[in-house]
Amino acid sequence: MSASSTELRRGRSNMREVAELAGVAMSSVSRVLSGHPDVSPLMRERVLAAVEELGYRPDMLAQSLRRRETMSVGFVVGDISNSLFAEILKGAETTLREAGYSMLFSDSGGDPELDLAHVRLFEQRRADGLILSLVREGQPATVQHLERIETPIVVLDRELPEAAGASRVLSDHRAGMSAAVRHLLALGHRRIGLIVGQPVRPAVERRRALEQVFAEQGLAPTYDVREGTFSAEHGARATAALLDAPEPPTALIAGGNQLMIGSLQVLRERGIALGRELSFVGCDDIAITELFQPPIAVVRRDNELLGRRAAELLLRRMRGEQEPVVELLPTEFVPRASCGQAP
Amino acid sequence: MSASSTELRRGRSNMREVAELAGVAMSSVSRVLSGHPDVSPLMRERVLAAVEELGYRPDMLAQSLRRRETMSVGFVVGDISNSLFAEILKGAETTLREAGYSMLFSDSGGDPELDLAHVRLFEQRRADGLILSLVREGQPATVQHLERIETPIVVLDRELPEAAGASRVLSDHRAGMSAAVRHLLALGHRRIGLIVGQPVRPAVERRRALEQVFAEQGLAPTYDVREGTFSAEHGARATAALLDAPEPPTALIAGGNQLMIGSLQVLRERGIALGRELSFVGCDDIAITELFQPPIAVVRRDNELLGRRAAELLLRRMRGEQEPVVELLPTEFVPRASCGQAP
DNA sequence: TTGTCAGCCGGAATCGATACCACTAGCGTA
DNA sequence: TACGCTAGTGGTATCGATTCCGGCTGACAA
Repeated sequence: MSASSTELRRGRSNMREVAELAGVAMSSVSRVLSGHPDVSPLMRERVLAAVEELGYRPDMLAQSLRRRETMSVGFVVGDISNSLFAEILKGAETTLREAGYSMLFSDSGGDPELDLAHVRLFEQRRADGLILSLVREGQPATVQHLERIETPIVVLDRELPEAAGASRVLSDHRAGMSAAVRHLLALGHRRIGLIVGQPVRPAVERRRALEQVFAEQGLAPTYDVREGTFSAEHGARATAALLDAPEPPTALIAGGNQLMIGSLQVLRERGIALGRELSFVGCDDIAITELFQPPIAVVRRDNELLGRRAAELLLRRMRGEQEPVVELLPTEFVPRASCGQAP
Repeated sequence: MSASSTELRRGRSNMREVAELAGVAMSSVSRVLSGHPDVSPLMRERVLAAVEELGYRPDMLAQSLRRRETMSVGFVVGDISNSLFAEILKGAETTLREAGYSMLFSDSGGDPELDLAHVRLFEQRRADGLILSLVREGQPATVQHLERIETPIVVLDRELPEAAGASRVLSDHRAGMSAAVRHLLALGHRRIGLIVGQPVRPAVERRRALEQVFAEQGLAPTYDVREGTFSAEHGARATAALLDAPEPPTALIAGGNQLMIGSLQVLRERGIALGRELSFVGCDDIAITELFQPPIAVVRRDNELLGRRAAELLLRRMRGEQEPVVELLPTEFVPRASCGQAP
């Protein structure tokens, strides 16, 4: 076929050129390519031959403008270098792509103001939907804006007022964390330190689980919660502070993978034997937990699944389903040797 | 101001509505908003007031169609859940966004055919540029296609024929790996096992460094290279195979973070004391290397920098610079206790 | 022979913004 | 007074597709 010679003539060809080559109207080309029923076999053949000859591929920009949908969704997270978000992104992107959507990605770099800026940007780009993991839940300007817009939204493990009308995919942090705390209590621990990041849903839920289990068992609140940023630095500082307290905890829970890394660095430096001198639980399984000596107990969840579910909920909304949905995904406590009998 | 009442009237307002409200022509609105010099102060004021009143924000889709540029770039990688790529993505996205570009992201899931599909998709979306980390360098259809298109391309640590005209950002794997090998040789190791993934540039360069250092020092090629996929499974299998060989290596190098994880799992299971019974070097630093007992020597590099550089090279190409550029970024060998005297 | 209807096709408006061209008003100059 | 020039403005074609509407053709029934 002489396709390539003609095809190389210019960068792209447009629908008019196809129509001219086939000797038909643009509307007919459009009908053939979009599978409209009012097309004769002869017409179909001629158009497809011209399309082949020119190597024509429709311009999605023009399609989007005319059809009023871009087949794209915006994805905003605070830090993609955190494997948690990378895995969620992977699940979401794969699912959306299989449904014909492309993903616009942006990283807010931990800056809550950028969350809003990126949402507005994706609106200007006419994204058909948004998947968001806000840096800060309470940011007033952001929340107000989300309540105002009509683009379908799915939020990832965050709280948001009903008024925003967003679907949500949540992890059941309470279940996993409660199991972890009960495990520690059963081992005789009473003074438990919990390190968490910014007060967004995961941190809030983890804290509540701790408080609730203590309350249920009629125990005095002899736990110590350290809130801060979601970083290795805070993990390290909080760990040091907890260990240096007058009555240091006998068990430590790090509420997030970055916090865990910082925490383990300090514990390593101080030469503390996990499981014997101090029990330790991490959150969000990463490679290190199994390979660490001793292996580290964790509350884990399936991040890629979280992304896939988010994409599925968004697809439903984009296909016209009105009601926002909330989906709760399980977490699981995995006991390992880092937890031992209280001293 | 009565902005909100009017603003909420409809989802979006377009330029015609702004023009009508201001009582001017659309072309004047366009001029004001795009900073054209032919605008009187009065005109500017009236238009901006109308824009404010309606909460107007231009539709980037229509702009892109007319201006013939989308201010977006496509980013294609094989597996975003690998922290290596996530960090590169972060660097690239941040740099591009600061320059006014949005990023279209897609994950090929290790399937070389999808690389090509995604490139074509982003062309249809009229991306102004592409950043690619191909799953397989030699894929003929993909390479041919890349040679044909005129969209600026930057490839991430991959080889590609000159004809593609792509800029490239490369890591100097040879430098770091050579240092690692020399370090092992100095410790008396002669039988060295190297585990690598698919034969793309990083794997090829790491292997060459090993061979070259042996040759330089006039040593017999008593190394053993195991090629496979870039996965923990291959890391584990190759490690087991190497250890079970008639003359097992006294030092092991894992050419990639996933491979390292699989390898360490096997070494842990077999209870092998790193640094004493077997020396070990990893590639691409991750949290685990410092926290492992003993800490693991690695060849490391700055992944986020790689992403930033890629974005910068792409920006230059998109701004009209014709010549493709190749940039080599340093790698560094970090000796740690996992390397010890040969038995 | 005429009317009806289904099938198929072309023409043109449209999506929302940009940019070129033509025009006007106002000013300076010969 | 007539003319040219410039700053500022409006009208309109255009980017590349979709879609509505109307018209043509041929088959079939009355």
